Amino acid sequence: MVTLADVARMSATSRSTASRALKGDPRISEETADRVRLVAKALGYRPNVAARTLATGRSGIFGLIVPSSLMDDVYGAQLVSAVTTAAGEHDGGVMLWLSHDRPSRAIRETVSNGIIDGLVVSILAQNEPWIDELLDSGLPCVLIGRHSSRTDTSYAAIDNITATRALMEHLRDQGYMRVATIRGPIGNTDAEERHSVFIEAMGGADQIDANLVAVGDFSYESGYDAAAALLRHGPDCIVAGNDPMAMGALAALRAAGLRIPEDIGVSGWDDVRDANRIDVRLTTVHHDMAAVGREAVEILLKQMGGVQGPIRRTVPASLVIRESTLRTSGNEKEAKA
Amino acid sequence: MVTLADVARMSATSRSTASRALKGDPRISEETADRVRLVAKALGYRPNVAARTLATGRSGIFGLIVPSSLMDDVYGAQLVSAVTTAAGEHDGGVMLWLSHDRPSRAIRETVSNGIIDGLVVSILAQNEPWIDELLDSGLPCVLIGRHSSRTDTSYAAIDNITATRALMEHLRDQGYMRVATIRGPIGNTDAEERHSVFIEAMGGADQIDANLVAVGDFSYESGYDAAAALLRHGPDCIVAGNDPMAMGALAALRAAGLRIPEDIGVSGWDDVRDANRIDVRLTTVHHDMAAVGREAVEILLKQMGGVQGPIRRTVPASLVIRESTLRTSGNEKEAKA
DNA sequence: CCAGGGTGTGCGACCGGTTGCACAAGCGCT
DNA sequence: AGCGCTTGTGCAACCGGTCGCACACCCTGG
Repeated sequence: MVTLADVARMSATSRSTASRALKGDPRISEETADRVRLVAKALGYRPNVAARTLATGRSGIFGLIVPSSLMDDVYGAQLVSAVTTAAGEHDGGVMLWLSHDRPSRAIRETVSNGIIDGLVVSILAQNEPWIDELLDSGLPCVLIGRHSSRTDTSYAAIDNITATRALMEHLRDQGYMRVATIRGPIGNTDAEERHSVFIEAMGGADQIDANLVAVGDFSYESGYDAAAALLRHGPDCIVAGNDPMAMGALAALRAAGLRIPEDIGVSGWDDVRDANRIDVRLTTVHHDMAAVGREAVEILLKQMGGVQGPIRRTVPASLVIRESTLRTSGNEKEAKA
Repeated sequence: MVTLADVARMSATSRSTASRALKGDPRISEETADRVRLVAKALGYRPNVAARTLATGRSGIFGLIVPSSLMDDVYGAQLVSAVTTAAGEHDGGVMLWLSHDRPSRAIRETVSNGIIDGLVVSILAQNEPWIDELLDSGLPCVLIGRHSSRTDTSYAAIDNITATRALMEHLRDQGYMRVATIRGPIGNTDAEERHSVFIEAMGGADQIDANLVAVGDFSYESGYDAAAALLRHGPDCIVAGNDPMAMGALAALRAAGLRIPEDIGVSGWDDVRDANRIDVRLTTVHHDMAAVGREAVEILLKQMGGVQGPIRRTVPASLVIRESTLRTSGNEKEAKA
């Protein structure tokens, strides 16, 4: 391995001068700097990250914790991809951990081992106890989504409210009268926020037929089961908390012999790629995962730069109207939320 | 941050003794070791990875390079998940890079920066030029799949041959006579291997109607387009090189008003979750991605342990027969390849 | 001719671990 | 008492960078 000492020797300077020359310290003369850079390139010098990290306390590596269950779906891949890409744009690397039901020992140990500059955390339900440990560790942390009941947490989240309002409005326009919902899991902020808009649009909690509210766990299967159960109460539309549940619901409705959207409408959330690939294309809400990743990384960089207090960013989402709720007209149209 | 020096001071020993005590060096007396461990735990001591890496040359971190296009599908998520989990089982962390069309500068630099103990590389086509640079870097490397024309590379691959033979046999049993294929991209080893079995099963290259062979790029869209084109030549079955292409083909066939599997059969490869979720459940080949990840990590560990020469592992895959090719009987059955 | 200031470079400590080697203490033996 | 061996511990160097500070040199002005 070529070290800084090698570069210094070959360019007849000291390690300190070589170091400064390579990072563009203005105190080094043009002539010397050029010489050092030339030698470094010729030798194929690559700074050793471990050594630099030890010396500066900065590694340029971010941690990313993702619930392992998310990795069973495209959503997880998109999230990982978004954060990795965003980090790369700032010359940062990403270390990945999957969180199973409980925080593995590995997460705790490695997270607080000094190699990580900051941490992006995605969690399914708020207030998972191990989160507090991370947030209190002093390491810059940013959550994906508005999770956590704590007021001192930073997050990069999707705006669930605005687009869901647009969605409910669209359903009303389509003349759906008995709208049911398969909401996401209790405690998950995205699920709660989307559901709160559902309640609001239905005229308040006391106006809602409890039989038209089912709780799923964001999985296809839970959507299927919930839809099958909801059918007994005769809804003419089902608002699902995400796309996989909507697709599960579609399958259940088809199995029951219902036509979509004539007999019953269905909507999803997230606009995963498959939502546009099934036989009845799904009305859903699109959001820009890459933007969320970028915001998360930027928040971390700000925090590392010394910004105090929580930093919070919300990225917009937009309603995408497709066949599955369009009974008045066959044309697809898209509306921005 | 609690350092080893703190632990040593509090337990009235030296840094060296504390270090040895914590890693179970037998030369340290039971009494001292216990005392050090107690203090370390009380103080919440966590060894600094950067410092240890610098001293030992081992970081316990593996690199994982995945084509960014894979991250658009579940396949990428599963791969990342498999490798990360496998690494975690050996107390290793994983750093992730996405490779776009060409190797980003970041990959090259960070890969050879000394923080990575070894590298798992997934590539779409063999002989991408930047691969050689990695393979020759001296860093332990393992490829996912039998890619690369070089004979000195290690890999963890799926056995494409055996299961594809079983698939072709099954199709013959079902009485399909004009079997077409949508193969994966030229140069991709999985695609080539699966296609070679197709050719073999059809009785050799000279027996094949060139009109019944289409080339896709593993994407849903390419499957749709290819199937639409193939239809003009009247196939009664389409063998797709992976599941997304099979699902795209299904969509095209439905759009053409064909019944599946009565009018035309369709098979996929990979058994992604969605293959079992569409209205016509897909005959496909299942393989254990987690096993591939485990093999890859074990190969790296062996190489790090000093084993010379390429290490190669192949994990089995099994045929899963579902509705999309079952025209003789409505029952699903599964056959091991 | 010398004080004062600016410019460019290098010494050496430091980050937090690991490890070769020297050494001290305790023991049994002759 | 003296020798050699075992056992346990600590000094100090080292990994490869970064950076505070001292210093050498040159130029300028009084």
